[in-house]
Amino acid sequence: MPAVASPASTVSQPTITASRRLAARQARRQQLIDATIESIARRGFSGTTLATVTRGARLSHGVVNFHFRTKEDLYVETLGYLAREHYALWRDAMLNAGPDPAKQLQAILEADFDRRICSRKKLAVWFAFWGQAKYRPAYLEIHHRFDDERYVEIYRLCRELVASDRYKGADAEGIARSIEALVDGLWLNRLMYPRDIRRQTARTDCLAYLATVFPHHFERPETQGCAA
Amino acid sequence: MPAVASPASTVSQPTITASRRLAARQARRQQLIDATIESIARRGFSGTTLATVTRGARLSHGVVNFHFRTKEDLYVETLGYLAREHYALWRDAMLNAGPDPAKQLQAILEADFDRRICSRKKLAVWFAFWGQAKYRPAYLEIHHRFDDERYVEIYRLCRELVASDRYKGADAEGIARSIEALVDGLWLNRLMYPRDIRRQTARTDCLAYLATVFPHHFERPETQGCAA
Amino acid sequence: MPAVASPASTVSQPTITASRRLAARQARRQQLIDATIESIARRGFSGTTLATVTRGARLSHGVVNFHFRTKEDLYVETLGYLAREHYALWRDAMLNAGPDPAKQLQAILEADFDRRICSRKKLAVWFAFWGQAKYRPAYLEIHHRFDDERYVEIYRLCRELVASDRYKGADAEGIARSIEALVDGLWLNRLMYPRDIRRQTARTDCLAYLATVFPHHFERPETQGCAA
Amino acid sequence: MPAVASPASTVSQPTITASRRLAARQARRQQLIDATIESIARRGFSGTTLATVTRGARLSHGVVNFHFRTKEDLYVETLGYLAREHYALWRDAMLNAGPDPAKQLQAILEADFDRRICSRKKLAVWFAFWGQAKYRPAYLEIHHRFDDERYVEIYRLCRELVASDRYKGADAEGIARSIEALVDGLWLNRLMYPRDIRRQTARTDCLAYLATVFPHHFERPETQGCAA
DNA sequence: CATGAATGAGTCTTCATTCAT
DNA sequence: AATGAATGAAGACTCATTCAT
Repeated sequence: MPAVASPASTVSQPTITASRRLAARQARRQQLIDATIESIARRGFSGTTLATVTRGARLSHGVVNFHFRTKEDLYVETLGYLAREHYALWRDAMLNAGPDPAKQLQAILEADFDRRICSRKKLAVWFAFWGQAKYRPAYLEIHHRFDDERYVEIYRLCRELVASDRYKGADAEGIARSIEALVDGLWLNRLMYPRDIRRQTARTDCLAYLATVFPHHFERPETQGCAA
Repeated sequence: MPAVASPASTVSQPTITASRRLAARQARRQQLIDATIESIARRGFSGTTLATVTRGARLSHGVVNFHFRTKEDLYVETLGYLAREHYALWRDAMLNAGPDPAKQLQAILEADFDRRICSRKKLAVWFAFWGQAKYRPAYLEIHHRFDDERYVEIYRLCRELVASDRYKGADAEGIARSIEALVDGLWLNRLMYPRDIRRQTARTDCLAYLATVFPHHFERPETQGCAA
Repeated sequence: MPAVASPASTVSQPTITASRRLAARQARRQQLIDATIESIARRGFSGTTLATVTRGARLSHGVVNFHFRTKEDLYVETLGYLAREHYALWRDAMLNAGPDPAKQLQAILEADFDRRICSRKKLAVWFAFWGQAKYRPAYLEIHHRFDDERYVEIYRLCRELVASDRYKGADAEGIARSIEALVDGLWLNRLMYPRDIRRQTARTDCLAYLATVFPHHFERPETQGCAA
Repeated sequence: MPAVASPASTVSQPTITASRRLAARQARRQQLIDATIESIARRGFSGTTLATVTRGARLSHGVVNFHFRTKEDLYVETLGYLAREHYALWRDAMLNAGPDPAKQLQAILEADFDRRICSRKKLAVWFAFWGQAKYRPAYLEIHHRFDDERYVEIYRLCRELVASDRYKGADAEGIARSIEALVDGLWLNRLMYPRDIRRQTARTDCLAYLATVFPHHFERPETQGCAA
């Protein structure tokens, strides 16, 4: 114990120890969240217990209720982590894409099919939470909060593209909705048929849709077969 | 009924009783399947127990294991029922749509947004099963079997439309995949945001997509706002 | 239904029908008892349910409670049947063995290793009931009743042999007890190690014991190896 | 407490705690095994449930599945405990009996009628397990393993006695088998008729048998009536 | 902070028994 | 007499949560 080893540091020590403690605490929490994702991905929601989580994290049984008041708390934070991770990714991509709305829109969608998001593991967890959302207000709230923000941006970009006056009568709202639905559907199909629908295929299908509705802004991607 | 026709009915009696029994048995099974759907819709997968099912059916808890070997069996048959119901609906619609591939395609998709399929209740159960499919081979098998058949038809129709030679370079396969993804995604969004996305809105979005990729065959539907 | 077919027999019919009914009833009961023995032999006491019994008897679920008030009743009657069967066998053998006590004693013991008694099937059921006897007064009572009668005879014969004055100081009571214990023990070992201890081996061991304690009345049997 | 005794105790602390934990764990397991024996003795196999066991141990019902994976596991370990207990007893007795085979043989058999083995309680459990053995390979395996070892020794001793050349034509194998059968049979009768057959009576009967087959090595015991 | 033993509510499943047909 | 559907009590097992160390 350093506290005992160096009596001279009595003043600054506590603060350092405290922050170090906090960091360790955070690490533990993240360790548990990661293990939760892993377990849900491998065993599904109903197959996941605190035991599978702690075993996966190589920690003792009791820690969970130490770091998280309840199992539900752990789940909520896990979902929050996933949501924030996705959010950060598409947000950054969008912000770094420059002023062109088409580029921004594409950046957002590319993020959706990023390796870190569109992996089977993450999708499995993602859908597991969706499947429960209806019965857990806490999950629903998280989904809503992040989805709303995303829809706002996509809708904005669609509107801007439509406003460029080359797409008469186009329904920006409907297109925004469809884009979101398409991404969700592609994710779902990728989860269910990972062999038939590779990540690149899904991405291509999505971009093909953009090229169809906004032909002046998006090029039709190379036809991407199932094996791509 | 021979029992009425001939005085020798003592022979045929057992048959009548047997068939009556069988009918009653079937009715009970369906009653339990309905209660299962109801319970999953209301409480989700993890909130559904045999107790909630039997309570919903106003039966004793022993019946389930009487009519279905196991809880899992009940679930499998419930999923099978849903899948067959959906299948029968779009199949009939397609067959009754005449020879025009566009009409057939539209008929299939209209069925997807039919009241009996696209209700919140059914969707909730549908997604509950999807969420579990990865961990239950039996569910997966059912999903695959019905999805495959549906994809075959949709792909066929897309191919026929593309072959009409007015859509150069169109990727029938990709379009078929996208249609399915779009439907799934619209369903999911309808489940999560039933207030924002009404059944008609989802249907319109879907038809709008068809009008975009096959403009010579489908008319752009009336723009349908969220409140529609 | 014959009762309907011949209206002339209205007088004598009832009696005949009644006795026929009784016979049929008895047959059903025996059918169930046989199935019970079969099931206990194959699955043990705890593996036997009314379902396994009725299935074995190719009868419907409900008959048991029709012919026997309760499951326990069926068991009691099954044990009674076994006990009576054994009793009849050794009793007949003894009575048919003539006046010589040695012959009578041997006859009793030969019956113990008769095919009909000392089969694995019967032994399994026999021990299953013994295992429960302590907790079911009804079983205990049956065991006691038949065992007592048997002990009385064996003890009598031992006494007569000892009284022949060629076995000074022999303890007839102890020998009688030992004979019974030996038979029970051989049965048990035969049940547990049917391959090592064949029926003939057990019989020989038993007779060898008689030849040891009553050498003037019993000849030492041919040494019978395990394979005999 | 070592923590007080030595300043370096911080290192050994975990080990001590661990070993203490292990001891406590073992104690709990034994507590449950004891309660299982108690319950089977009092209520029989079919009357014993995890509830009766835990109630007897004054523990909550969850513990069983905590310390033993399954009820069957608990049973297997209970049987193992009984078998080991018996084994240790006769083995020790034999090893401490000196070089004389007759003394060794007697020692083994005395152990069989020791208070700790031949109590009604233990016998009841013992036979309960025998009654199930045919249907539970795990039980059978334990019985076989320990029985074999015992038979090997008894057979060896019988052979040595026979080889002393004073028992011409004696069948060592048959005698060994009979000894085991006799013990089992005496146990069984003691279980069924505890009032008629006291422990000492059974012991005497057994020794009387030895005196009969090996008169040069064993003295005929005092005649021991039922009331002894 | 961490461990892991312990608790007890909750779930599925089995099965003897009842009962309408 | 017989069938088989239905009941509900009881049992084994799971697992989130608590708590002493």
